[in-house]
Amino acid sequence: MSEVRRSRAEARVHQIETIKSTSRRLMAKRGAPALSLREVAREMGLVSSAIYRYFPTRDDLLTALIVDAYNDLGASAERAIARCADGDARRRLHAVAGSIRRWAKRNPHEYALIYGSPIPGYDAPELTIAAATRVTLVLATVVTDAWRGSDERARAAVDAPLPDGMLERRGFETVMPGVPDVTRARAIIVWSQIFGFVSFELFGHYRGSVRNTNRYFDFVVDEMADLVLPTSG
Amino acid sequence: MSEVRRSRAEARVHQIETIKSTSRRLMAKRGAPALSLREVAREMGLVSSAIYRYFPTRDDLLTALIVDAYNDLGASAERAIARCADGDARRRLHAVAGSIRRWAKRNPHEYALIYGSPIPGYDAPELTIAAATRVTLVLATVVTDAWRGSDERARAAVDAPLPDGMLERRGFETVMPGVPDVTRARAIIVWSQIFGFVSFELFGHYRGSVRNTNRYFDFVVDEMADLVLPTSG
DNA sequence: AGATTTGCAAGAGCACTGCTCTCTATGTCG
DNA sequence: CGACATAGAGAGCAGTGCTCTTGCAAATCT
Repeated sequence: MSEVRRSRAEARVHQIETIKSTSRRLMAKRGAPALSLREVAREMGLVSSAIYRYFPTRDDLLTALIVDAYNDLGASAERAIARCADGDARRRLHAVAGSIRRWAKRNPHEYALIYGSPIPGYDAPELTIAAATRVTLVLATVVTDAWRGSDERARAAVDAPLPDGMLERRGFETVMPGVPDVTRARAIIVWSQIFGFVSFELFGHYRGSVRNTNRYFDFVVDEMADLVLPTSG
Repeated sequence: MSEVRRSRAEARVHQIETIKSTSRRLMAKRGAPALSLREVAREMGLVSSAIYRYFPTRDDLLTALIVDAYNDLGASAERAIARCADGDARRRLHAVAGSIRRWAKRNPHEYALIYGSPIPGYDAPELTIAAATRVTLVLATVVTDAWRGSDERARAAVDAPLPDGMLERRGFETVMPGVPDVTRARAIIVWSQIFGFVSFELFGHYRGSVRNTNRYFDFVVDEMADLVLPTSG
């Protein structure tokens, strides 16, 4: 408890940070729905109304936590891919997928906050969307890198016309340049599959069918690799 | 408001049904987290404490709604598969997957209740698990039927050893008899993929990447069919 | 048929929630 | 220094889940 002398602006960002970290700590115990502004205030030795100086509404606090969670997950995935920059594509996919899963198991309530049911009547502001993109960009990068410099035969093997207007064109070519259209569409399958898996595992839907989730996850990621990586790559 | 003369037992089941349907109506407006026992009571012209005669706790009411939702979804899938009993496997998979997706879009809050973030600290009782199994059984049936009487070549094409103890053995052979091990494992992928898709669509994660979700869903289900149906079946 | 047990609803009340308002002490800046 | 802006305190409002007591009516038993 070092009572550091601080300017008003510094003190403000410090309080905001304290509120968020306290919230995270409480959320880790009983989840986001049970997060209470009054309890956060109490924990900080503050009166409840003081919190409203920093977050005008409970939803605003949750939004801040959501953005942080997305960024934390994104950063974690970025670190994972950076760690095996020169590995082969399959290994890189395993690394990224594994890092997502591990982050989720380490922060189950934060995962539920961003990939579980959204708060009804709550529309994610642009800020959160940008943060949410980070982790998907990492996945896209793995696929794109795998196809860079692949031979024509591999490309022709998956080349097929896609239903018109199925995917968003804008920005897709810049995100995954040189990747066949079908593979782009399949990359979205991989993306949903990873998060579908993690959600099912975390939310208990695999009980009764999957016994060793670690092994099954490896199996799934391998299947996904077969789906989006160039053959004999 | 027909004031029907009823025995005590009849009146009880009637009240329980009224509470549940009122809850569903309110839940459809603002979602499960906003569901309030007092509001349900008010809506029924009851005093709040009266509800506790029927549901000792808010969680018990939610549990009942969860079970009903699972059963409703399961019944909907069962009807879909019954409607195309003699169709080919791919069409049947599309029918079942489509019925799941349509149910979810028709009952988004109920979907969120059962496939979104679970209520923290809430352990699904056995009752819910049994109800949850119904829809997955329908999916398993589609795959099993497709492999019934398939030729040896198709079977050999996917036959490969599975990591030891990956899947739950108990009951798996009885649920999907005659289906190759790898295909069984892949069937779980299909299952998670369908629900991963629906969750992503409903919870807004496809915004920015998928434009026409109808077409993309068809594409995804086709890919899933390729994964678990015997070739040239 | 009469006495007794059981079930249901009402109402008051407790501890909690998000949020608003007013008031005061204290930094910040012209 | 003086004017202003800001952080926190404290009271208060309407809402929540849940408990407890009380009165009444229906079902059950003798």
